[in-house]
Amino acid sequence: MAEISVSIAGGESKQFSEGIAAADAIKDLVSNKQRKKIIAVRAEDNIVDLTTPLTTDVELQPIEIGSPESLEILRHSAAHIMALAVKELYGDGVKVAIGPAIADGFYYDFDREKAFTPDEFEAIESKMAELAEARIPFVRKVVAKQAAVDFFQKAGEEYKLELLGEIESDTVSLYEHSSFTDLCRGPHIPDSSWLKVFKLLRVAGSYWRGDETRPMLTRIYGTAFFDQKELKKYLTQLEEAKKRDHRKLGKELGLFTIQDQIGPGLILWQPRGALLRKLIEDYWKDEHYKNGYQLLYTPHIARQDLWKTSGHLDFYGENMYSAMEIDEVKYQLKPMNCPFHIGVFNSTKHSYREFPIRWCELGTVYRYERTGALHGLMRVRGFTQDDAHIFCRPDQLEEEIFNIIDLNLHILKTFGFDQYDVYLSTRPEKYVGSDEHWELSTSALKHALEKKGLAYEVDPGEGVFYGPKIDIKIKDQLGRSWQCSTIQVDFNLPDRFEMSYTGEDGAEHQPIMIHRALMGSLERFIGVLIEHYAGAFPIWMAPEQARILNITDDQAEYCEQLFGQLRLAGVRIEKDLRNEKLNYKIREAQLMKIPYMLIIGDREKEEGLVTVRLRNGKNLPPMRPEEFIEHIQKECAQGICPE
RNA sequence: GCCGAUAUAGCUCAGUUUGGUAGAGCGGCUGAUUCGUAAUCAGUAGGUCACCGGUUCAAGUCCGGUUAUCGGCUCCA
Repeated sequence: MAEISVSIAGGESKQFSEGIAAADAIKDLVSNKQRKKIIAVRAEDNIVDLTTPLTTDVELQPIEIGSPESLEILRHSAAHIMALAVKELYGDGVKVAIGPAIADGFYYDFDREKAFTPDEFEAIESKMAELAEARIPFVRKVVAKQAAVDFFQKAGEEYKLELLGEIESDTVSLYEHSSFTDLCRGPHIPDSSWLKVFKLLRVAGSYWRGDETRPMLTRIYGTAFFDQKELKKYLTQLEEAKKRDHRKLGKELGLFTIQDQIGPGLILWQPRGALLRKLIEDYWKDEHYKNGYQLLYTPHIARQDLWKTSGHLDFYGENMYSAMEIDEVKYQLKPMNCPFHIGVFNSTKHSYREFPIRWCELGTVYRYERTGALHGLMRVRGFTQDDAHIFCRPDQLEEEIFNIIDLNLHILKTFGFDQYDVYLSTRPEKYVGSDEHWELSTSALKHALEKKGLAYEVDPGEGVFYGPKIDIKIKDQLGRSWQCSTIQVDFNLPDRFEMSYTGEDGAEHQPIMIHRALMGSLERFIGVLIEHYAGAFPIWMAPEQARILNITDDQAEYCEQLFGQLRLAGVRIEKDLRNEKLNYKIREAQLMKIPYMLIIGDREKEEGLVTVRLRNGKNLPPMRPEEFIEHIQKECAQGICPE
């Protein structure tokens, strides 16, 4: 038999007989200690099983426990073992669909008459543990496609058959574990005993192949790790995310409420939430004024004809609230602000000298969202966009986009977001406008991003029908992504509404329009802020910045005087002068995540001082009220301009 | 919209399996207590058990429907 030469990532190579399993070659190439950590190998850019026979000279890169690849392999294998467990427990009543590894774990989709419930987790988990202990090998078999078709046909696994039908190559790989054989590319763990730490997390419905016209399957989600500690850490993280849930915090901190009586997806802002929102809106308006924007206010409804002209009724009518008839004319709630801004534009004649025109509005829009999509503040039916429309000449486009990006990143940074992913979406298959326009605006977006030095990904064909766009997805404290900012170039609406300006040449020209939203929806953005800060907002945003706590009634008068002084100085201060113990008041203020507690006892009263307790439990040295005002003002200024 | 789960006092939850007219803690109110860095004590009020219908002598509990919420899927101009 021929000899092949095998080496480990840059190390010395050794000779083996052709066809030796990767695992056996590794035995001779690495220490025993290292070998026990190797779960698979990378050979010529492909990760393969340890059982793979080696047939040519090759350099192997071990995939060791702890690497992201190793986790993916483990979880993918866990999905298979779960499917085996389910098959063994419930037999032929269950058909298998797909079971991949995902970011934090794995899932498997099953088709069973009755959906799975979490009550069944325990049985499935213990079956999985039993199978893991049994050291069931993952046996890879490469067979002719037709053989696989025959096999799954016999087994009645219609979903696998459908997948097979789409595979182009003549051969496919199957993995056999005990009584269960799955169509799978692999790679996998060598045997089930590698699966020691796992947990099933939840069940959910899921359409076959994500297509809502296809059957609804039941999906079981789980996760797996190599180390018990890692699982524990992950579960703690889930707990942490639960604690930060904006719906829970929104209730606890008295920010907002959603009530059946009012309607689903409609937000009632409570006083604290309303104040938080006012602070954000004020900041937003100030920042826009500084950047050459003018503020507009527009109505919530308009004649239906407007939405016909704009094209909204044709393209998105299903998501608009239905019409109401007033004096025999149909009106509809606005799903977007743009036609109104165009209305303002068209109310007067324009010259090329006026451009760029930058108009912004915190515009409240209503969109019909399907019931299953609603989610706290994140997905609602009535929300306020931080909208703006910039009208400009072609020669101004690039600079305007650059300015928008600049303002965008500045505002995001002020809110504490400096991690984001940027996407440039280009022309989709169905589009309006000339190639020349698309070329101009796509390159303007691209140049602006490059000039700003931003790394971005191109999403080919993901642009809006009327123009290309830039999307910015911010990352929160827990590393989750949220799509907020969007910048879109539009030639469609200027055309539909026959917008024009008089050029230098005395002729009429059509302006270019840029739509943009930075925070996106105020509701959603505040939802993200709540989770990002876990409700402990920076001083400049905190609805209640400080609370005065007296120790006994003896200091009440001094507290009232302090309260007045701080209010006048612009501090958002409240007072808790109830006849309660100091501990009780501190606890309450702490739970409300109030940045400063001003503790006032006889000592402070005598000397005219305040003792400041921070929400992290530490104290500032006692200071005069004026010093505290200065301190808080300084901190606010720093918070608003982080650079 | 689809699959599954859930809905009891302002909040967090018990009671539902085995039908017999509702319970705790927190919060509210009243009183006592005047206290120095995360819950003082006592008393008291508060519920058409989401809504509509059915079964039953009797329904928070069983059955059907509706609505909303939650976990996902789909969707998000």
